[in-house]
Amino acid sequence: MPELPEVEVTKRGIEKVLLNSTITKVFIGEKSLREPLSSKLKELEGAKVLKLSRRAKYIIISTDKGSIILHLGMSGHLKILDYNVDLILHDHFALYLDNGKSIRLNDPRRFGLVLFVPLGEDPYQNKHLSSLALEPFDPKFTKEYLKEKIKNKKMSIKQALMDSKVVVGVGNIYASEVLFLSKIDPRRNANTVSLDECALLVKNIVSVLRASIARGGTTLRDFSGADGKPGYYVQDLNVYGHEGKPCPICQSPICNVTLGQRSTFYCPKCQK
DNA sequence: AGTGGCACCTGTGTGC
DNA sequence: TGCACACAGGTGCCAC
Repeated sequence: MPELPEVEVTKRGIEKVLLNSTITKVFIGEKSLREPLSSKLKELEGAKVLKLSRRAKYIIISTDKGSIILHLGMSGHLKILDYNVDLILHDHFALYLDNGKSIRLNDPRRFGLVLFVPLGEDPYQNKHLSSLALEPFDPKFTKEYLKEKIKNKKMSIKQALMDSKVVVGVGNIYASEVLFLSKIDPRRNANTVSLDECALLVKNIVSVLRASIARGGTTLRDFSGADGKPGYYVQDLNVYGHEGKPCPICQSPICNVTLGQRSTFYCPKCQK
């Protein structure tokens, strides 16, 4: 479900309710996500939420008793509900707050992640975060940086853009969209992409992700922000999910090819 | 070292 | 209607 824009929209949504609140109760489901949920999360009862941040597709909730690292996987959502609303199927984690609200993590496929980071430990040093590449909105994310990262890569440029050691936050939807806007064939080996093309990619990664955040993300099946509102960027998608439909530029039918076991959409005429 | 393949899960849509 | 199968927004490990 979530790529960077959806995670950012979710983070902004729960931030309004979580910031400066006190956690009165922690619910920990029995089923394991990507990793089992630590019972130490219970230590956060009574903690005051000090800060929310996002790194790649991870949300970090910092409190005065430790931090939580959250990942939504493929099918995870965070929802804000009143304190007394019952848990439902696939709710695996919840924070109940002193302001009468609660945050629920619902994740049918259980590819998500909830980690407890003790006070004094830096969540950014966690193994899931420590080896991540630059954020796309980092000023250091430039054409020269991207070119350097991919110059020896034989994998397709599409897979390279989704590689979290190249740049973070670009998932399967936005990789196709960015390549379309950059007029680059997703099947090309990454090492054939020129510096000028890297400039286009950097520009379009930033603009597509920003635009999607502004639109509340992309709702394909069931994504919604923490407030329940869907994302409207789906209306702006040019190629993703558009197999057989006319290219918005040249009207050629959009193609779908599998790269790295993921569906990839492109215009065979516009993208070289 | 870099890369492709696959595993981790459940839900939904499609075609027979 | 029922069933089998393909596919879904991510990530990390494993064998080459």
